[in-house]
Amino acid sequence: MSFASLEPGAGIQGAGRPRSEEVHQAILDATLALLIEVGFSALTVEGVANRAGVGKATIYRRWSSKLPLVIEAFGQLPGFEPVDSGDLETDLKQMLHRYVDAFNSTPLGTVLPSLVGERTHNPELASLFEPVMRERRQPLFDALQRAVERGEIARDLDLERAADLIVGPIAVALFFRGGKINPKRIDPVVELALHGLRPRK
Amino acid sequence: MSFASLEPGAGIQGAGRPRSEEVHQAILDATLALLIEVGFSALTVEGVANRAGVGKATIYRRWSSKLPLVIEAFGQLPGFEPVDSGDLETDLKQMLHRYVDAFNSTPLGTVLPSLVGERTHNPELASLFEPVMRERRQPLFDALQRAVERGEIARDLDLERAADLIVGPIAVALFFRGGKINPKRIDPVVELALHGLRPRK
Amino acid sequence: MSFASLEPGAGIQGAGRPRSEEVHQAILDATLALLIEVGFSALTVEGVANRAGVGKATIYRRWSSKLPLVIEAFGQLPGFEPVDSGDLETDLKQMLHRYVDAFNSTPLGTVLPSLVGERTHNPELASLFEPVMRERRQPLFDALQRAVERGEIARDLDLERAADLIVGPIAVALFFRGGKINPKRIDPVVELALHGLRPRK
Amino acid sequence: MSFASLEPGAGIQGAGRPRSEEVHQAILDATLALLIEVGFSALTVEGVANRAGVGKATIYRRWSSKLPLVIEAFGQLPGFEPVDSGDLETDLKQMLHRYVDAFNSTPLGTVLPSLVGERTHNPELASLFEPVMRERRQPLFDALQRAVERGEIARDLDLERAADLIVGPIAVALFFRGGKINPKRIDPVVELALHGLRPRK
DNA sequence: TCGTAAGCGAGACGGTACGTCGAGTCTTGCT
DNA sequence: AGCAAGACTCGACGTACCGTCTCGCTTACGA
Repeated sequence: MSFASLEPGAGIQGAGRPRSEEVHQAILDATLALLIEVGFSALTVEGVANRAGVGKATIYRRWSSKLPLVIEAFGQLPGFEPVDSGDLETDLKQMLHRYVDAFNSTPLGTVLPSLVGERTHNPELASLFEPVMRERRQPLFDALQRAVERGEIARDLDLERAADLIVGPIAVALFFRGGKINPKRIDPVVELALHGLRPRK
Repeated sequence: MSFASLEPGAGIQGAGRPRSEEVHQAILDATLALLIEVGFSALTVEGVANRAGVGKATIYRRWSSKLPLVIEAFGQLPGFEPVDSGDLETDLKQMLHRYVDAFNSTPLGTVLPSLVGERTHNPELASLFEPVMRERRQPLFDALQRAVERGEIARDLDLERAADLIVGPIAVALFFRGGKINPKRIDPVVELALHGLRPRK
Repeated sequence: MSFASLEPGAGIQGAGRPRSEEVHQAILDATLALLIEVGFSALTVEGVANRAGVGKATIYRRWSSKLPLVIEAFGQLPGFEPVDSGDLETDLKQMLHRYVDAFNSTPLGTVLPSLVGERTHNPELASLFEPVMRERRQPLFDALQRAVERGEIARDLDLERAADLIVGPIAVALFFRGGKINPKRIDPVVELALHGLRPRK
Repeated sequence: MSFASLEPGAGIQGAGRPRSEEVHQAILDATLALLIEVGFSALTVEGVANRAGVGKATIYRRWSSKLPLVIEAFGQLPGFEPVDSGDLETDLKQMLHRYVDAFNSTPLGTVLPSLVGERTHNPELASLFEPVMRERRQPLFDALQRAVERGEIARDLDLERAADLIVGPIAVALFFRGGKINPKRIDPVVELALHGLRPRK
């Protein structure tokens, strides 16, 4: 896995002492802990090294800078978890509830905007980040795909756009407002997305 | 204007040399230029001072740190511009088109995610940022309010939620994908938001 | 003086805050103190900065590396002090006694070999070091010159060689033996240099 | 030989693979080569290991640190070679000529000051270094001893002091001046040491 | 009109973190 | 055991900015 590591050929055991897996995990744990405590921009590699009881060189041997490090630490946090109840509205509501719970109980809501903010000016980060984000959204696409097959939503719908419509309000709340998301607002958001703003005849 | 300045009472001219307005603007210009070139996290006050041909103290005399400085520079960029055609769908499409044009032709799309990313861990930034963001969204609310009055959309609708639904896809595209937004995708997004995902009977 | 400083034009007061003379001296003092305590090779710029209560940048602003810094600190230690009694043997014995006292009571005997050892591989150091050493030996030459004029020693003598003969044993003791020099050995050394090894008829 | 090695009892062959003699020599060769190229203070054990194609542990298994390693490498360089012509002046001139040739054609002149400079602050180095230096000077003492027995020089002369007088000018040239020694200056130096500075009657 | 208080560019100041390098130790698999 | 390779902790390197602080000017006001 370790998508952000600098290992030339993962799994191939070359000469010399192999990299310690405990150390790897200790660094990621320390990174997450510090992200929660001080946030991304106040996070220092030196601080991570101290917290993990590790030399700075050991961190730089694995990650070229604090960004890929934080991304890999971030990758340990939960994304969308698949739900398949046979009904789109139920699927969406349950998935969003779980996701929002994760946002409110982990540093996810804190870390994600930081990474997103850097992405614009850091092509390296962007290319590391993209597959992670895609993987996280996949269960949402799957649920929409199943709904198309069941005839619940229009056949010719662009699923990308549809997914944007559903997670959009969460993104807005996350990025433009407090960060914390009120779970009570999820159901109306899903209903709105499914039914549209116009009054039903 | 200069909401973030340290001036005790603007307009009250005490003894001594008054602050130069050219210098003030030169600093903001340099800040915007550097935000475009290197992004928020690589922006240094030292760099701004050099670019503006100004001493560092002159900057700190006006802004307590680089954050309020950047926010004020950001405040010079355009937000939503009011459109009132008498029809919600037209209003929304025109406003979004103009806004997206601004995103694609100014550093807005570059600067906004950077600021948003810092906001989470910086309460000072958050409180400075919030009124700026609110002001920017206001024309969108106004358009929705007029639509409610015209009976175009449901009376009992939470307008905050409705606005989120409309700008949500833009936010997703901005933060989770490339940054650049394809203007062709605006109309479908508005239509989707107004009609919902479900197939019309 | 400050022969090793990086100042472009000494004495010319350019723009900006001038460099603090107290800081300059505090750094030199700390350097000398640490040279005595830990020696040259264990001396770190970081340690000097801490001891002097100064930032590292303040040191590097004045000296390009620890070598010129140490040389300037070393320059504050005493060299030969002129003695003119009218008799060469008396002059030499008194000057050497004072010099050896300085060696045994200051870090001179500790610092000098360190600098000399680096000199070989560091042309920059060599060129900084040479005038300092020349200045230190000058009183010795002067005494020999006066002795030539008084007819005490041969007219055609190469004074460089003569000076080498006199300080040579000190150098040997310093570099090849313990570093500390026994003052009792000075008088015989001077007599030997003046009279030679061969038995007088 | 290898006076500085950590071997408990040389020649006693314990269990396991014996230490490779080629490796030992390759390390010493690499050390000398690097001493010449970059000097003592820029010499790194890592560099020696790379140059010798050897693991760092292999070096530390034999030498406790880079100091004894460098001293043993230094020990491979030539010292005074005995000359016995029956005449002191001839002996001294020939021995000094050969020694100075060695200085000018081997890294001796480069390495010796480096080691001497470290010696002051490194007691371990000092105790390793002392017997090596003593051994090198021995032929000089022997020549002086023979001259005493032949009545060429005074019976009550302190030979240590006499030796210092002879090699002193070389030490001065080596440590205080360029490092390179002009062979033409040797004969006058010897004559000066033997006859003294005072004009002969 | 002239002093004086503040603004100004410049850049030194004490700090903190950067990313690199080497020291000396430890851990692999191979010989 | 020895050995090459290379990861490990630790600590210093020299650099870059931070936000603060003098400097010697300049600029407009108010006495």
